[in-house]
Amino acid sequence: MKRPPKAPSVTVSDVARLAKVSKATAARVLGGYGTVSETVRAAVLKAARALDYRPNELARSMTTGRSGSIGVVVGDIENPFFSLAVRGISDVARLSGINVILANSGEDVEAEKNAIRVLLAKQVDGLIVTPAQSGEIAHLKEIACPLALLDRALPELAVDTVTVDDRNAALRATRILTQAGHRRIAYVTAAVLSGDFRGAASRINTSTVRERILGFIEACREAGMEGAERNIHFGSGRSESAHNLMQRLLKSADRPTAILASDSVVALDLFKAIRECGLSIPRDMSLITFHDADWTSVTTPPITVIDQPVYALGKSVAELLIRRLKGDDRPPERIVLPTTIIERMSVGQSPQGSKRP
Amino acid sequence: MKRPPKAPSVTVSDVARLAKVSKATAARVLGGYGTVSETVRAAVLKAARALDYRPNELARSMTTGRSGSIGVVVGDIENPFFSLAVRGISDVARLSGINVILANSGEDVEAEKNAIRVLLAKQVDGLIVTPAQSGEIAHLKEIACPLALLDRALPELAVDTVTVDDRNAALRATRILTQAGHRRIAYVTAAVLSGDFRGAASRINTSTVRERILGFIEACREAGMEGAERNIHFGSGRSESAHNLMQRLLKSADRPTAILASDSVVALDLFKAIRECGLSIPRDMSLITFHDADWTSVTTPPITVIDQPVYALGKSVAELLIRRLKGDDRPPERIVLPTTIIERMSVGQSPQGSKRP
DNA sequence: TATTCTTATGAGACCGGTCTCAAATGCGAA
DNA sequence: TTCGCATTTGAGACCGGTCTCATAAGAATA
Repeated sequence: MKRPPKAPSVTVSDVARLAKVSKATAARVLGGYGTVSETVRAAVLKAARALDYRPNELARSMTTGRSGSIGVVVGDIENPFFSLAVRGISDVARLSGINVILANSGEDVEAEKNAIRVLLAKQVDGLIVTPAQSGEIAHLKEIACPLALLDRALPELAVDTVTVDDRNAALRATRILTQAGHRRIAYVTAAVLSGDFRGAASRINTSTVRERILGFIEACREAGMEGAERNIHFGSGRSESAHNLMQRLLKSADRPTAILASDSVVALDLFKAIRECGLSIPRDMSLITFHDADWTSVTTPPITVIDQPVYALGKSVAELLIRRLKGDDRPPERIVLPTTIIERMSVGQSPQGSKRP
Repeated sequence: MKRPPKAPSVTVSDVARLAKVSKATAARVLGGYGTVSETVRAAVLKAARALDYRPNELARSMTTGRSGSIGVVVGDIENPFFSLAVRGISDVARLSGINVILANSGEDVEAEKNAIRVLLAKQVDGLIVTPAQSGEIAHLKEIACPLALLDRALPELAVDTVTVDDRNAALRATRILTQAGHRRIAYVTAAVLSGDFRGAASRINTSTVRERILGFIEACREAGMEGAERNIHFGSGRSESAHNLMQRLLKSADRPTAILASDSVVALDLFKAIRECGLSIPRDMSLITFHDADWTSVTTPPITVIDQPVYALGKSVAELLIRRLKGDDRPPERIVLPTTIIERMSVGQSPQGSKRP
C-alpha cells in the first residue's frame, strides 16, 4: 500500500516557531487553557492563521483521555424507527459539540460485540446501544465507559435506559382489537427467537418484544382468549417472508381476523401481503402496527398505529448519556416514555360468521 | 468538570512487563507487524489475555497517520433516501474494517463546513459529502484527504463522484406526463434558492436539482410548452408548507394538472395536501416523484416513481473512496447510475376540458 | 572454525497535543 | 530599596502506540 498524501500538517510547534514563543505557550492559546498575555495571544493567533493551523483532535484526545465522540449501535439505520432516533441523538450531541460514530448491528449479537469493541478502541466517551439480545449481555457489563440503552431495557444492567411503555401499548392496542370482537389475533414480529418459545415469554431475548408480547397476551386473556401464545409469529421478513406467513395464517385452523405488527417495516410487508392475498383491510383483516411511519397515514385505509415518541427517545438517551459524561453520578435512570394510539381506519368489527375455509 | 472514570487502561508496556519482554516486542505481536518468534508471541498473547489488553486505536492512529474511519456528511439521515445510501456506505466500509462517522448538514452550508472541519480534525482518512450548495465549494477544494461526492456533482471539483442520471430521469418522467396530455405541470422541490431564479437554471446551487429542472424544462419544450420555468416551486416543506403551496397552485391562473416531486418526503406532503384539498389522484391531479420510497407502492393509487439505485449509490461512492485510500491514483471517476421509472397508477390523462376555476 | 547472512529482540525516538513545574517577570507593599 | 506575591513563560515529561536502528543469537556458508 502506497503511503498516501503524507499531509505535512501544521503543528503547535510550527506555530510556536513562527510566533517566536515556546511550544507550551502556543499550545496554551491554541488549546484555550492556562493563562497567556494578550500580546502573545495575538501573535500566536496571527501565526496560526498564517500557517492555516488545524488542531489534531486525535493527539488532543490522546492526552486528555476524552475523544469528544460517542458511539451508537443500532439494529438497522435503514429502519425509519432507528434513523429517527439517531436523528434525535445527533441533534442533542451536536449541541454539546460531541459527534456520533454510528454502527449497525443488524440485530446480531456478534456484530454488536464487534461494533462495541471497535468503538471502544476508538476511545468513544460513551456508548448508546440497542441491545440485540437480552440473553447475552456479558460484553455490555464489562464496558468501562458510560453506557445508555435505547428502546430496550436490561433489568440486570443498571444503566440509564430510555424505553417506551411497550407492554401497556400492546395491551391497549390489543384491546382495541378484542373490543371490536376479534378473537383470533396474530402478533407478528421480525425478531428471531433463539431456542424454543412454547409460550414462555421470559425466553424472549429482546425486552421490547417480550414486553409487547406480555401486553398482548394479557389483553387476550382479558377477553377470555387462552393460548394466545400460539398466535405469535417470529422472524417475519427474516426467516420467512411476510407473504408466506400470510398464506400460512390464512390456511391455519384458527385463521386470524386481526394482526398486531411489531414494527412498521413488518407492517408494510404484511399490508402488501394482505392485498396480494386478495383480502381487504379492515373488512377481512384488521391491522395495527407499532410506529407511526410516514406511510401509515396515506394508505387506503390508513393504518391505526401505536405512536412512539421516537425522536424524543433518541433525544432523551443522548441527554442522559451526555449528562453522565459531564460527571453526573446519580443512580441510573430508567425513563419510560408514553405512547399514544392513533386510531385510523384499519380496524373493523370481527366478521361474525366467519367460517374456516 | 469532574475527572470521570480514569480508567487505568492496560497498555503495551504493561503486557510487555508481564510477559518479560521489551515494549517493542510486545507491540510487535499486539500490533501484528514485524517478526516475532512463536514462543514469545504465545507468551505475549497470554499476558495480554490475562490483563485483558485492549488496543488504543487513537494512539495507533496518531503514529500511523491513518484513523481507519471515514466521514460522511449528508443532508438529513432522516430522509429515507440518505439513510439507505448511508446503509450502502456502511456495508462497504465494514467489509474493509473502516468505520463511519456520520454528520448531518441539514442542507446548510455553514453546518456542512463545520461538520467537515470537525471530521477533518478527527483525522478521518477520507470524506464522502453531499454538497449542499454548488456555489460555495471553497471549503471542499481545500480538503487534503481523499474526497468523494454522493448524489451531487460539482463540475469544478475533480473528485470521484457518483450520481444518477437526474436530467434524463426528469426528462422521461415529464414526458410521461406530457404524453398523457398534461400541459400545465408543476415541479416541486424542497431545495431553497439563494437569490432569484428567473428561469436561469444555472443559478441553482444543487446540481441534482439543477439537472432535474433542466430535464423537466426540456421535456416541456418538446411538448411545445414555453415558460415552464414559472411552474417550478422551491422550498416546499421549508419556506412554505406543501399544503399552502397546493392551495396556491389550485388558485393560480395556470393551475397545474400534474406534479413532478423532487423527493419522496415532498411527495408525501403533496399527496396528503392533494387529498386535503379534496382532489383525487389521478383524476384531478397526476403525480410522479423521485425515489421509490416504501410508501409509494401502498397508497391508493400507488405512485409512479423514478427509481434511483440509492443503495448502489452509497455502495459505489464508498468503494471509490476506499480504493482511493488504498493508494489508487487514477484520475477521478464520475459514475452516473441509471434510473428506471416504475409506472404505477398516479398518472392519468389530462382532464381535457378543465377550465380555470 | 571463522565468516556471513538471517532472524529475533531491545533501546529509544517519534507522533501532536496536554500539563506540571520551575524560572522569570512585573507590581505593590513594607 | 527590597521583599513577596501574582502572573507569564519555557523546558520537558507524558499519553500509548509505531517504527528505525543497532545488537545478539542462531543458521548457513566457506
